[in-house]
Amino acid sequence: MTNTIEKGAAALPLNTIIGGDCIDVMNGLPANSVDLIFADPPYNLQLKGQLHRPDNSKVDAVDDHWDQFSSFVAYDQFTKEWLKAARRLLKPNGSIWVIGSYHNIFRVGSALQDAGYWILNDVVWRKSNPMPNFRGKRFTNAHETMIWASKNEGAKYTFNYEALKALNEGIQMRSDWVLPICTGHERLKDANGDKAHPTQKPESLLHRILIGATNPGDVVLDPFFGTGTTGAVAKMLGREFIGIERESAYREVAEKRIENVRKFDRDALQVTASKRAEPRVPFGQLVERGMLRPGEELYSMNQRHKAKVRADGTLVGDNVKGSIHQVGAHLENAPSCNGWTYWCFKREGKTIPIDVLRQQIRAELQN
Amino acid sequence: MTNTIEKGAAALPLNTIIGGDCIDVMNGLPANSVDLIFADPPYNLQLKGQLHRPDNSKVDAVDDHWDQFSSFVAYDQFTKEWLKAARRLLKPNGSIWVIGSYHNIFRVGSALQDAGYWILNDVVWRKSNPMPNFRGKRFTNAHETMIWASKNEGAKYTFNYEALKALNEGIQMRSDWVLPICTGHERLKDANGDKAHPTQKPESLLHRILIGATNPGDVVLDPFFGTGTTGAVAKMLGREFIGIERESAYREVAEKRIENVRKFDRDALQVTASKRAEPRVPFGQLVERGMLRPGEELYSMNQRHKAKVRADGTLVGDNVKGSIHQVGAHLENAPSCNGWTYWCFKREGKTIPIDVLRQQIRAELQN
DNA sequence: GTGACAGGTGAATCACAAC
DNA sequence: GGTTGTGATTCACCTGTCA
Repeated sequence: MTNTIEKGAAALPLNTIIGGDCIDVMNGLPANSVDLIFADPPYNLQLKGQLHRPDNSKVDAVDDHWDQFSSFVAYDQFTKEWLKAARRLLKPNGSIWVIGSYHNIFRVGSALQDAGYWILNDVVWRKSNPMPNFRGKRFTNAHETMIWASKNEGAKYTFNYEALKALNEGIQMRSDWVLPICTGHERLKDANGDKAHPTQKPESLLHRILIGATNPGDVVLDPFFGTGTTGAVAKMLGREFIGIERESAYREVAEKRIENVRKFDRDALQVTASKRAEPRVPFGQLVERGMLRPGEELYSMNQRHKAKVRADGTLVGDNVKGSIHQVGAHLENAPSCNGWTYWCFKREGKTIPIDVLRQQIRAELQN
Repeated sequence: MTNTIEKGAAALPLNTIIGGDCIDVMNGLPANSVDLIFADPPYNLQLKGQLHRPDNSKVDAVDDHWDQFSSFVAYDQFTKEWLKAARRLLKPNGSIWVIGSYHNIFRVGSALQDAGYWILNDVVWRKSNPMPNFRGKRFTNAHETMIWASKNEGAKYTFNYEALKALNEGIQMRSDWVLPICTGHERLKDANGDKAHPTQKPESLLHRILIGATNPGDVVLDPFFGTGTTGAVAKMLGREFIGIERESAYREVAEKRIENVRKFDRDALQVTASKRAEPRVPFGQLVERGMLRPGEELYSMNQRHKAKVRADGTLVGDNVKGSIHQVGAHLENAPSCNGWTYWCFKREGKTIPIDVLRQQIRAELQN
């Protein structure tokens, strides 16, 4: 059960969403009382104009008032203050996770270090289904960065190595996590059917963090609670939570959501398990990695055609340019062609299918 | 061919490794002269006591916390200075890449923003074969972070979108790159058979950066040259390089290494171009050339609208007059419209996009 | 029930040449 | 330097509808 209470209570208000400014609220809570803090602060995106998809539909940008800061100085001041208040609440062996993007994460990371926190890892959330870059002007922004830090250097923080290894099919958990963004039924909607919060985080992310960095019964604080993903996952996993959220609309959605959560929901565990598909290897990687040289010639399996490799991983043949598949299809006058099995290269007089190189890369990726 | 010259030369010393402190050397080079900077600065923060302040005084270790604080101050000062010197050298439309780990990248990112650089992406190098965390106390540190930034907000930086898309087999390149660490024959060894440099970067990483963010003939500066991966890949790809390196042992290894590199064939360096590079064809030319008749009707791709061609190359639809783009945008009630891909004409019962006619004209212009 | 297909959407610092 | 007009640009999902 969750309750919204007024800020400033001296006791530890477990499993409660507190309204108000997170710095004020935190300053009213008892010191050294919290095992883990998960924080998803405003990113300070600094968006200017409107953005449209190639089909002319409008991108629903994060332009909420709470993400607006007048300058880096103002943002830094805000960051410094909430990090200081948060650090006071942490038990000596507690730890903090903060998530952000390139807009703010460097400010946050520096402020963490300056405040005396000790960074343990930066963890990259690689999104399996990110929004593309619609104008082709930059790389797809396909990840966010999380920083995991202890209260002090040398602290005996909680790290459930074996549990994480088990989650990762017996292999040591790495600092990059591939997880989908929050969509579908998990994404909370308001009365109009619009998304209730612009930046709701997936439960799988919190699941992994709480399994890895807390024990059952631990107290988890989220000072930017939003619609309560941290609280929902904490309840499922038998951890206690404290949420702080300024916007009453978010608090109401979160209350209802957490009310409906059952502890130890088996489904949530399965969401986290990673699917292992055969990794896609772009042909360009053979060139980047020096396995094939730009300018080198490839020969078709039937020896009737040849083409030259270019530095961007495309081929040039007689009046054709394009991918290994496109050039193969054109030369064979076929509707399609599997370039991987069509093309060969020569080494020491031997003709070798390029697919051999792809298999080499895949073998590396298995480890 | 590469030469080591003394620092401070006023002219641009292309394809040269310069000995000396990178800040001093950069301050002696001409402003606005470099297209790209790749920097792999010292990570440093672990090496307490070995860090020197800019005035060369040594940082004292008083206690852990003080030492940590003073280390950050000194590191920030160093970072600020080399980033400032580097920014002076960048052409207005040049860009910079900096690589680091969680020990230093947050300091670097903040300093970049404070110096006026504009971050374009943070890119994660996800190592396919990282060193495991032997003690099981943290996540396997399986990635490093790169920051890509332009000299100013709004600068027209180079981004070869199509070439990168080709490298990735037709899918937009993401901000997370999976590449192996530098091992095997690529890893340079010294006379004793030990690795010549502790943090040699893989050539594949530089290949992707240089293909994506420079054009052939561009000048690439690396102020922390080490054993010269940047120079080697720049030479292969027909870019000019300038390296700065303080340690003579590294310079010697780099000299030898780059000497042995062969540049790729000119045509192999050609890369898939963007459509913007193609010559502009006014729609009116299709009418002038008789490919379309005045009075002829065009149909929208979705068959929902039609419009009539006028002799001056404008269209008339229901209550609209204007260019193919303007009329399309109006009829679709869209903020903009690419008329070339929106409109079709009819010939012998077939519906054909007008872009086919533009391609015919462009093909003629090639000859 | 099932499959095909159309439609929608996600923390985004997202154009540029000609006049 | 400001204004105007051309025309370039998307990936991996999810949902709901209809055959």
